[in-house]
Amino acid sequence: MASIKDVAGRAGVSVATVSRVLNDKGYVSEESRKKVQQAIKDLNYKPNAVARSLFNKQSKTIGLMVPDIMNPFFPELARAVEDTLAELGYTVILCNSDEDTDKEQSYLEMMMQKYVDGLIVSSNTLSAERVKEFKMPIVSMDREIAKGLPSIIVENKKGAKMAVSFLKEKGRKRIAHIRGPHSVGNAIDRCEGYREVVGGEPWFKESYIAYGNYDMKTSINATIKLLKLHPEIDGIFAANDISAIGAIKAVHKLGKKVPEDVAIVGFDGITLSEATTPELTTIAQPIYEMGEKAAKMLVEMIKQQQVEQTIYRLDVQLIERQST
Amino acid sequence: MASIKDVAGRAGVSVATVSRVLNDKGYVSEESRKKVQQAIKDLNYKPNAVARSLFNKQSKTIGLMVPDIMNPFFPELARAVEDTLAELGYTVILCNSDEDTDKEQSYLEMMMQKYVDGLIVSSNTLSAERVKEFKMPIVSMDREIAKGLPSIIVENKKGAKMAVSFLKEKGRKRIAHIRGPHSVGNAIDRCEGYREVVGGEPWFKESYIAYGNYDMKTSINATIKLLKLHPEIDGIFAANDISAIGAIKAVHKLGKKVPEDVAIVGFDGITLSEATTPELTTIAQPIYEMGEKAAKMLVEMIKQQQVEQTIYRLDVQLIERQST
DNA sequence: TATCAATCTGTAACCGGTTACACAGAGTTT
DNA sequence: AAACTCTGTGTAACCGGTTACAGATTGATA
Repeated sequence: MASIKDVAGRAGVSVATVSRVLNDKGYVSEESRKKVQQAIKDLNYKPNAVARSLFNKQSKTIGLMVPDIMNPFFPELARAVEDTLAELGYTVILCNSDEDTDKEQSYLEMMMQKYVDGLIVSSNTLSAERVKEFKMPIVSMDREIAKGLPSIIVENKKGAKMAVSFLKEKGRKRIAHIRGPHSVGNAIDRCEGYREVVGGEPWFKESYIAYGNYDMKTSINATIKLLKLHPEIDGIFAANDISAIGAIKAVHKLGKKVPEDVAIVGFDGITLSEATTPELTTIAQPIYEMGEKAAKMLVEMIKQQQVEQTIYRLDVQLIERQST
Repeated sequence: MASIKDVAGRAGVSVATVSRVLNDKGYVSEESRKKVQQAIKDLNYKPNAVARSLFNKQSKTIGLMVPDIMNPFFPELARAVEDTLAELGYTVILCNSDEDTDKEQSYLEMMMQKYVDGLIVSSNTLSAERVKEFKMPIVSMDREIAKGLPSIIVENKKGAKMAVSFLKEKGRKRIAHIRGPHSVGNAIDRCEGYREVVGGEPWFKESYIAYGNYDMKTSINATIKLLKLHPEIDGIFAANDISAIGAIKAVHKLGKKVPEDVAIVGFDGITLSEATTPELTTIAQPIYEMGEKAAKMLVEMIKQQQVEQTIYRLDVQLIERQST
């Protein structure tokens, strides 16, 4: 690979002049510029990004830390982030944290060592303290890790209320909820939304709420328990789409029909929700938009521009399909 | 951030000695080592990866280039690659090429500029020529881009034959095929496998083969056409799971039942295939294993170790579920 | 005792860029 | 004609590591 010295030699100028041409900075005569550009072309010269990074203390690389890229919510997010950042000249490093504090920590250290310019993170375990130690710009997805930390979140409670109200409008009289883990913020918000709509109904009991783990297996079990305990249930609001799909399977397994016997609404709007039979009614998050927004916001922060807003609370949308 | 000079100063030795301790290279007295280690601890020193990269001409980073991380085949692959490489001390850069030659090229250039150590790539458009210009180690997934280029592929033809034979065993008399795009290697192989099993049957016609684009929409259309033209079809082998799911939807739409009227087999074994109703019978690729193998092989190549085998042809497995 | 190998350490060059600074020449102003 | 500004350029320091090389010390061997 040709270096800047080779270019300088061939063009008959100093490395400083070449650098000035490369960065379009400082004075360069038209004549020198031409010679340098020709030399660059001749040698097919590409500046060494590592050397640049060392001096500039920034790498044009950002980290994207998600719990697990296999969770169907994240590929779309990753795609949005990568698209947007590639456009802006940045590269994306992918990290799967499994919400494991040790893994998170070692990824953070690696990123600091590599002069990563910023971080987009989705985590329920990362502490405000850790985030502060990490000096560079961070945008948090789906959770406000610390007060004032730029975050992209969605209207979880509002979405949950929409889902449950919709089931009521459809004439459902006994609506249960499959919620997510205790420790996950959006699970709490969505459960609250559910409660606000039906918590005051005369038929409501705590046992209409079952815990799942945002995955199919636990959701199937939770649904089966729920339906055995309360055969009168005719509507289920599952706190995410995977759980909702589990719920569909469980309902089928018990010989009932969706949506005739039990109507089901999910949350997230992942692509998967279109692939099931019946297709899933869901509260769709604008996933791509969230990733895009996060990426743009992060780059603004990196460039030290004022970020007018630190929290974006994006709206959700009910998509009616066959499961209701 | 503390630098190696700070550590040297605090420990009362030269930077060379610190470097020797860090890399466990050359002679260092026990006393110096202790002092250095203490200083490192005191200052919470972490060596600067960029400076190291500049000298070593390698970055402990590899690129993972896939057509689109939103395609459900790739998250699992990405996860496997990332897991394996993180274990080995490498970081993964994610690239979505969309099989666009220009994008591919600019990603390749970026990677060379960043001293990426190697590349794992899945592409049907990348040419052998381009790969050669790219000096560093490459492992290709799912396609042998050039003779001798290390590749991880699966038994596509064999899998296709398994799928179609299985449908025959289940008593299906008229088996159609939804194939993938012309330009995609595995689509060709899988179609060939289909042909080898039923191409000689008296009922077989070319019109039993329909083109899809490995996505749901084109597959739905292809299936509808197929069934209108040949209402006698009672089995479909779709060349990937997404197409198979599209086929299921199309069959339902025409008022027929899966598997009673039409049995369907997919190919890939993505997680999605478990989430549908009915759950999909499919030829599962060992996706995680493929990613793991690719990552391990790449690291061997990076370390200049002899790679005993340049092509791994992994086996596939029939998973019987409800769609047959 | 002279020679030699093994151990230990520091100086300085190097990786490939960026940029502060010094300097030179041309054109303007006073 | 002196002083000043504007333009153009090169030298060398710097970013933070690694390592070749030289020199010093120690103990063993001839």
